Amino acid sequence: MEYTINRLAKLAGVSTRTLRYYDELGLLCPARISSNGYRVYGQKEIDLLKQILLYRELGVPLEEIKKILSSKDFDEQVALEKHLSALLSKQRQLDLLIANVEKTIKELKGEIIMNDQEKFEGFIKKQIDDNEKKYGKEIRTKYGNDKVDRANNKLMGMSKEQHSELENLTDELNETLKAAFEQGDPSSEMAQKTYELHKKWLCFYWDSYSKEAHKGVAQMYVDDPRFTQYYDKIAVGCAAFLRDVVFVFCK
Amino acid sequence: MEYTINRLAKLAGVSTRTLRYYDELGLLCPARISSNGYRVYGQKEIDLLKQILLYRELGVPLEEIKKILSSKDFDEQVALEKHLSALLSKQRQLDLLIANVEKTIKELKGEIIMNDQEKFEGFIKKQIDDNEKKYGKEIRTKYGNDKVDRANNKLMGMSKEQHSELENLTDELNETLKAAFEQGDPSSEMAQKTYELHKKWLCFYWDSYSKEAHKGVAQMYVDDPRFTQYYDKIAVGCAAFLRDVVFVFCK
DNA sequence: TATAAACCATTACGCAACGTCAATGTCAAT
DNA sequence: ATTGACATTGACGTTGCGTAATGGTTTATA
Repeated sequence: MEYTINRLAKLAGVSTRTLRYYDELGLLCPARISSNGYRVYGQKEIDLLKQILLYRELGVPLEEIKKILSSKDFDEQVALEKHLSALLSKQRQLDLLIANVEKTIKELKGEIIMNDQEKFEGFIKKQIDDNEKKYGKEIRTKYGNDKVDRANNKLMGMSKEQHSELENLTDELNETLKAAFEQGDPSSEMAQKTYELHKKWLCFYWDSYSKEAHKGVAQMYVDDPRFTQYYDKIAVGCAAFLRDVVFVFCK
Repeated sequence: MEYTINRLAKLAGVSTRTLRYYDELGLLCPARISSNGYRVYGQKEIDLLKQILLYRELGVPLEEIKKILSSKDFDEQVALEKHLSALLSKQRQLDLLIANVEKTIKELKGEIIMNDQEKFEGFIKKQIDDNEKKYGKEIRTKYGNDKVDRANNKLMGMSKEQHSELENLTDELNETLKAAFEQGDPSSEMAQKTYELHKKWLCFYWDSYSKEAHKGVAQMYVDDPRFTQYYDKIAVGCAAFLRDVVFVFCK
């Protein structure tokens, strides 16, 4: 089957300008030029266009698509499987965004409150993708799957009052931690208060508390750069200090 | 909580350039400018940015986002529900694309064969993108620009009750149309009821009604495959029947 | 206290991927 | 023979930023 530029455009759902542009780039040239100067596309071009559009959909620049497709060691099947996983990832991302919008509607109705970070969950592609791929797995395997899930659920269904209480608690914890850290002794009174606040804070997220899990989390603060960064914002070394505190009182 | 430009950027997963650009456009201006000339963003700006990013995600141009958000009769909840349905539609689209890739892999393995049309299923964003971009424009030129704009605004700013009223009306219209169509006579009593419901329905979208415009729209149902498809879902030939009905009673 | 590192500002040029004329040629059908 | 749909090639315009370049401010460290 041969196609004129318009027919191909309609078939593929792109504009004729796009096809001419792709021709200009050398990305998708017609099979032949008819005697009247018209572009004529054949079967091969259809398949090629399809591949191009797939890459385009995934945000790959046209120049790069050109390189990829003209590369000698291009394996279509491998590429397709990559596409598939990329699309699945996109799907998860979209799920997050949808969840976000649903949450936002709830917030508008006054049923819940979202914190600033939550508000942008689902928008940030890289971070979440990375988070899930890089850290998500680690956390889930290392610290137990259901705990993380339940934490999420608990946050989801939190009431306004609970939410502001949590915020206050967070502030108090951070202040106390800072003060204790400045004193420098992980077994001081201030450190004990920090420990208790941290425990209380954790129980906001957890359904069941255990000292073992508490220690695990504290260790995580040091092991996982994401958490280290968070606590070290208060003061450098704070993450390690908090772990020490927890290990002192968790026995 | 106040944010500097960098912090907000990190929170939202955008670049500082983007935030400055949005400021320049007047789309998202900082809450205040600090004495040293730095931009300072507050809570309100965070929520606004979120809304902006949602619209952006759905492919709405920034200028239009600005108009929408600054519009007086902007109803956030209605907008969010629209977003939700748009995202769900996007999700379905993505499902199609994924199915396409899976099929393509099978084709490569020689398990099946795809025809040319199938090859592009899932690429063509008939539902959202085309709606807004391709036909949106056509409608604008063909049936008057401001009418469509006002229709959008009207939909945007519709209250809950109005919205559900519209839904009920839509259902009633479809049912009546179906019944009239089954009788087969475009000048029957049932047809007249259909006509009146359709007029009422149109007036939900229009500020001013004219028989000419009504006829134009009815003709469009036949001319424009998108609408034809919609009405022919009720029963094949329904679009043409509705046009006939309108032409009978619009005189 | 000096100095580097980090963060802020504005201005301005650049670019990808087309959209959109404009001017013109070709084909199919009335 | 003309009309209308469809084709061609320029060439300029647009959106949404990226990316310097240049210079002031704040914070951390030596």
